[in-house]
Amino acid sequence: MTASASATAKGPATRELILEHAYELARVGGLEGLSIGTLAADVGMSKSGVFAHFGSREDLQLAVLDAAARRFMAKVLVPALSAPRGLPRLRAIVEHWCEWGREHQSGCVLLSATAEYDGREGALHDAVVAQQAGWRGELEKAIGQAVAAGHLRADTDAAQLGFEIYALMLGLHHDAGLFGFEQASRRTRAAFERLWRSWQP
Amino acid sequence: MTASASATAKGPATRELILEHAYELARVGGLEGLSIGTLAADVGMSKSGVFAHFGSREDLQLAVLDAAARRFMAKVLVPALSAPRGLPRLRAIVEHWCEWGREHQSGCVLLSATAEYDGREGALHDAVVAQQAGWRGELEKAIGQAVAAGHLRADTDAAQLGFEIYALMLGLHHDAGLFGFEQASRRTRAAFERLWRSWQP
DNA sequence: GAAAAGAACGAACGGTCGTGCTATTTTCCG
DNA sequence: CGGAAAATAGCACGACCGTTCGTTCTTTTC
Repeated sequence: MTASASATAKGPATRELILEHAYELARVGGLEGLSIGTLAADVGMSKSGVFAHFGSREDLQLAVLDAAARRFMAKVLVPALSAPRGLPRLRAIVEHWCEWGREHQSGCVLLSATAEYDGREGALHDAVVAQQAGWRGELEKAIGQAVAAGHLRADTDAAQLGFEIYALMLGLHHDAGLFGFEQASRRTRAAFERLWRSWQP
Repeated sequence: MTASASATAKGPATRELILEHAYELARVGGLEGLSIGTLAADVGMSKSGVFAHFGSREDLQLAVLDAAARRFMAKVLVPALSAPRGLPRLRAIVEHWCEWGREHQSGCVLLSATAEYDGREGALHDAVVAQQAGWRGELEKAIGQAVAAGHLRADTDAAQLGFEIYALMLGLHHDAGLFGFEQASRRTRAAFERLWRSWQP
C-alpha cells in the first residue's frame, strides 16, 4: 500500500482500539502496571500484534498518557470554553473537572502517572511534567481572565490560586477513592465556595 | 532458641534492617514496584533469606506500609503533641508535615500506596484505608480541640477542615515532586495562612 | 491476475518474578 | 563445649515479562 487514501486505513484504527483498551487497563493498574500480554488478551490480539503498533513498551505508555491528556482536555477544558470568560468559565472548569473525577473514581491515568514518575527520570517523567505544566497553564490563563474581568481581586496571584484549585481536586480524587465520591464531592464543593469567596474583589 | 530474652535476638533485628531498606526502595518505586530480588540485593542477602522473614510478598508490603505509618506518626504527630492543644498544635502538625514532605520529595510510601490500591480490593487496600482513616481521625481530633479552645469558629466542621488541610498537603507533595519543593512550599504556606484566617472565630 | 505492502500471528529468547524445598551455617542456652 | 533451634543460603519450579524473528494472511496497487 502506498499513500493513497481510503476512508480509514486498518492500522491506525486498531491502534486506536488498542489505546482505548490500554487506557482502561491503566486506569486501574497505572502505566507501570500495564503489560503488553494482558493488554493483548484484553483486545483479543497476539502480543506481537499489539507490540508492532508501538515500538516499545515505553512508547505504548507515552501514547496512553497522551491519549489520557487529550481526553481530559476534551472533557474538562473544551466544554468549559462555551461559558463566558472569567469566573463563570472557571466555575465551569471545576464543574467538569468534578464530573471527570466522578467518572474516574477507579483511578485516573494522569494522576497515577504523576505519582509513578515524579521521582524518576526519563521520557515518561518529562511527558508527565509537560502535561501537568500545560494544564496548570490553562488553569492560570482562565484565572487571569477572571481577574481581568473583575471577578476576582486585582492582586490575585494566578499561580497561587491555581495551586489551591488543583490541591482541592487532588483532595477530591483522594477522598473519593478511599471514602466514597459523594462525601468527597460535598466537601470539595463546600471548599470551593469558601475559596471563591475569599478571592472575590 | 526458646522464648528466653537476651537483649535482642538476631531475627527481629535483621527483619528491621530489611524493612528499612524496603522502605527506601518503596519510596521511589512504590509498594507495587518493590521486588524481593531487588530488595535482597540491596540488603546483601539471598532472596530466600529475605523471603523467610515475611510469609509472602503481600505480607512484606503490609509490613512496609505499617513501618511507613509508624514513621509518619513519630515524625509528624508525636512531636506536635508537645505544642499546647488547639491551634498551636494544629499549626505544629502542619509544620512537621511540611518537613515530612520536604524529606520525601522522592516519594512517600503512604501516598503512593493510596494511589496504587484505592481502586482495587484486598488486604493492602484495607490497610491503606485504615491508615488513612486513622490519620484523618487524629487530624480531626486536633481540630476539635482547637474549636473547644476557642481558636477556631464554634461551628467548624472538623471533617471539612480536615479535608481541606489534607488537600493542601496533597498539593504540596504533588507540586514538590513536579516543580520543586521550594515553590510548592511557599504556596502551601500562603494557602494555610488564608485557611486559618477564614476559620478563625 | 501478479506483485507488493501491511497487519497479525506464533514461537522462542533471556530475564525476572514470587514461592517452595532442602542444606548449611550461625546463634544461643544449658 | 555440645546440641537444639533459628537464620540464611542455594537451587529449582512455573509463570510472566518485553522483545525479536520468520511466517502467514489480507489488502492494495499495477
